[in-house]
Formats: sequence, C-alpha cells, structure tokens
Amino acid sequence: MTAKASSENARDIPEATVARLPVYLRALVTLSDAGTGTCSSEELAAAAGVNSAKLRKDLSYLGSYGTRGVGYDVDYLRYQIAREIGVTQDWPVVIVGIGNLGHALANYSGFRSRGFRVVALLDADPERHQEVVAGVDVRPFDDLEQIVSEQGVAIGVIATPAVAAQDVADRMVAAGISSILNFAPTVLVVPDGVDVRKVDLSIELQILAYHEQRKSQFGAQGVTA
Amino acid sequence: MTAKASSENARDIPEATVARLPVYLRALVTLSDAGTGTCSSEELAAAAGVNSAKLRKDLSYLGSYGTRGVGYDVDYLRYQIAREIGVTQDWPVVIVGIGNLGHALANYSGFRSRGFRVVALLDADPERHQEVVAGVDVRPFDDLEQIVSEQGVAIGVIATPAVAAQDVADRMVAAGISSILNFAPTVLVVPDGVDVRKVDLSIELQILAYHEQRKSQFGAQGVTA
DNA sequence: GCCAGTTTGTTCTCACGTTCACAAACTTTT
DNA sequence: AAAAGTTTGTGAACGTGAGAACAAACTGGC
Repeated sequence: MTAKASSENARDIPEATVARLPVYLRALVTLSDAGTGTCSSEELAAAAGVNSAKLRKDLSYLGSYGTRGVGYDVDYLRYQIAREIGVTQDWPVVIVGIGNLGHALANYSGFRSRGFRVVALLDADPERHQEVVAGVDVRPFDDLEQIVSEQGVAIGVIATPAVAAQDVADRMVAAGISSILNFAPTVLVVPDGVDVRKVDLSIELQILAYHEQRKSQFGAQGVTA
Repeated sequence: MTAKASSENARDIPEATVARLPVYLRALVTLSDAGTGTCSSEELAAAAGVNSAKLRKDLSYLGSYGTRGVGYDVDYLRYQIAREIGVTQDWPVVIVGIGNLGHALANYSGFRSRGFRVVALLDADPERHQEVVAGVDVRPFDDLEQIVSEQGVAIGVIATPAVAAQDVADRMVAAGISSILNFAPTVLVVPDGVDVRKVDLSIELQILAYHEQRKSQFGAQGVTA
C-alpha cells in the first residue's frame, strides 16, 4: 500500500458503467447485423434494457462519440466500446476443470465471437486427458505454467469442484494469471492486483427465491431487473 | 404502475444485502460442518470474503440474532438466514434448453442441496426427448404449462440459444412462472411482477478484460472483488 | 441565414451502499 | 460485586450510482 495510487489517469470509468458496456456492445452488434447505421440513445437504451439517461451518461465517460440532433453511428460506437473494453484483439483463456460445466464453457461459442480464445483445457483427472472438447484436447493440470508463459495467458476460468478451487487459483496466480473467473462455489483469496469475478448459480436462484417468497406473502411486487 | 406500493412492510432488506445473504449462508454451512458452534462477525466475515462491519449491518436487517461479547450461534443464524431467503423448504424449478449448459445445470448438485428441486427438463428438439439427464427425462417444451400448474413451479431457468429466449420467457410468464434465471445472452422483456436475473458468461470475461487491459497499461492496480 | 425540431452531454439532486466509530450488552477475572 | 475485556448493533459520515431536467449543438425547412 504505497500511496493513493488512483486518479492519475483522466479516464476513470465507474465500475457500474464498466459492467454495462458489454451489454451496450452486444446491442450494437445486433443493430449492426440488422443493417442499422445510426441509432438514438433512446433506441440503444431500449435494446440494452436500460434507461436512456443512464446510457448517455455511461457513454459520456468514454468520450463524445455521438452527434446532437442525430444520434450515434452504430459501427463507430461499437468499435469505440470494444476498444475501451479491450476486446478488439483476442484474449487467450485457460479453463481448468472439464466436468459438465467445463464442457459447456469450452463449447460456448460466445467466447470466441467476443474476443476470447480458449487455448487450453486442463483437468487433474488423468482419465480425461484422452478427451478432445470443442477441438481442444484436455491436458494435465501440471501443464498450466508452461501454457500460461508460452501463450501469454492473463485470464483463467475455474470450473472445478469447490474443494479444488483455491488450490487452482493459487497455482494460476503463481503462474502469472491476473484475472480469474470463478464458477466454483467458494470464496477465493488472492493477492492484490489479481481480479476475481465469481458466477454462482445457486446464489442467483436463492436471490430469486427470496423475492418469490415475498411476492406470495403480500400483494405482487416485482423487482424487474 | 398503480402507486408507490412500497414501504408498507417493516422488513425492507436492501437488495445489496439480499445478494450477500446466500454467501453468508454458505459460509455458515461450512462452519457448521466443521463443527463450529459459535462464531464472531469477524470470523464469519472472513469466511464470506466481506468486511465485518458490512456483515453486522447486513445481519441487523434480519433482526438481533447475535449475542454481544459472544458472537453468533452458527446453527441458529444459519436457520434464520435460510428462513429469510426462503430455502427452508424446496422450490420446484424447470430448466428449458438442454444443450451443453442445460446438461451442466441439470447435473449441478448445488441446486438440490440448497433448496431447489429440478422437476422438469424441457427442450423443443424432439431428438432430445429420449434422453434422461440427471435422473429426469427430457420432455417437450409444450408440456410446460401442464408441469407448471401441476407442480406449482414459480422459478424457471432459460438455457436456450439467444434467439429462443424471449419466446420461452413469454411462455413461462403465461404459464404462471414469476421468477426467471436467464443464461441466454439476450435482454428479456417481461411484465411487472416478474423477476429476471441474468448470468452472462461472456460479459463477465469482458469485465475482466477491461481491468486486465488497464493493468498492463500503467502500474498494476487490482480491483480485488 | 434564421427558426423549429431533435438529440446529445452534463449538471444537479436524491437514493443507496459502504465504512467508521462507539455505546450497549454480554462474559470473565479479580 | 466491580472492573476489565469482548463483541454486537447502529448512528453518522462518506462515496457511488440513478434519474430528471436542461443547455448546447446539430439537422432540415423556408
């Protein structure tokens, strides 16, 4: 903790905005594919499922890419957001844990088409090392370090059982990975400088259950997210 | 939009707190399994990966379940949180779309053990109707209405391709489902009173990519979530 | 060239969420 | 029984996010 390291940089995009940029990007891709050349903040906001004031404010953090009285050029804005997120070039990704979920992730076409390339599938179980999933063959977990350094991997995905997740994370960090997407239902402890995002299926259901329970208690009351 | 329907109820738990309750619950289950009878807010906070002041404030919305100078009774607090979330009894759930991801979800043991029961797997493709996944057989999507009404299903999971998701959601809502967990990369439009939560794999990766890109630009600076 | 219409970018205000700090309430020791 | 030590529950300060509202900047018609 050297000092207040922040705020030297002009562009400080709020976290809430960063989380929405990929949604806008997807909406823009859809519009572009439909042949739309220009769109207003109102249209794009509708496509992204947010309110237009919020959309305009979010976009204003990136710069002034719209034209007053006209709207946004779809392809131009699409490129600017992709550049800001950093998905104009591909990110190599390793997936560890090739169970049911790992299979699904390896086969998910949305990764490839959105700036990510699965360069390796790793599993500790030797029985799986013969398998080929989505055109990539499953390799021993011990190959991690080699793959990470050779391919310059910065992002790792953990799809192992909960008990193994922390060990996998430790090895990933030691190997040089600095961003982890964790599907295992565990809290990961990582050093400063390493980002972790978690996706927890049962937590999402539990949140729904909470609201569902309340709906049935009193008059219906939705929290349409 | 009839009126400001809120605030008639005493217990109004903030959304941010609701999202963390399942995390606390999981930590408590782990502690309980390890034989721990009592824990302080500091310990539980560490296990849940949050700061202890936040934990205490979150718990205070539920009531006063701790003892000053002592801490929390693990099993008692566990029950109270489970009751508040509504997972003391099982919720029947239907999963629509039995592709790779649907398979993974159907096999996910974390649902069953955390208050959810997969009562049906539905898919529009007749080729899949012979399959049995995780002990449940795959049935035609058209059986939705019957299953929902017979089993009293309130929660639906969408694991279809993006193009089908909105149609599935519409059918679910019409059949009486009022909470949807959406894995398809689309913005769903639903009536008031229906909750939607979305899990988007590629968006999570894109958020990581954004931070990763900034790390390599300047001095390392983590946003350890 | 001016005026009416449109749409962005931004300011202001309010609500929500986080963290600190401490009094209240309990246990243990003397 | 009083004092010293713990730990919760909460009030108050601070920071972040959301939405309304409007000025600034553009287009197109006359």
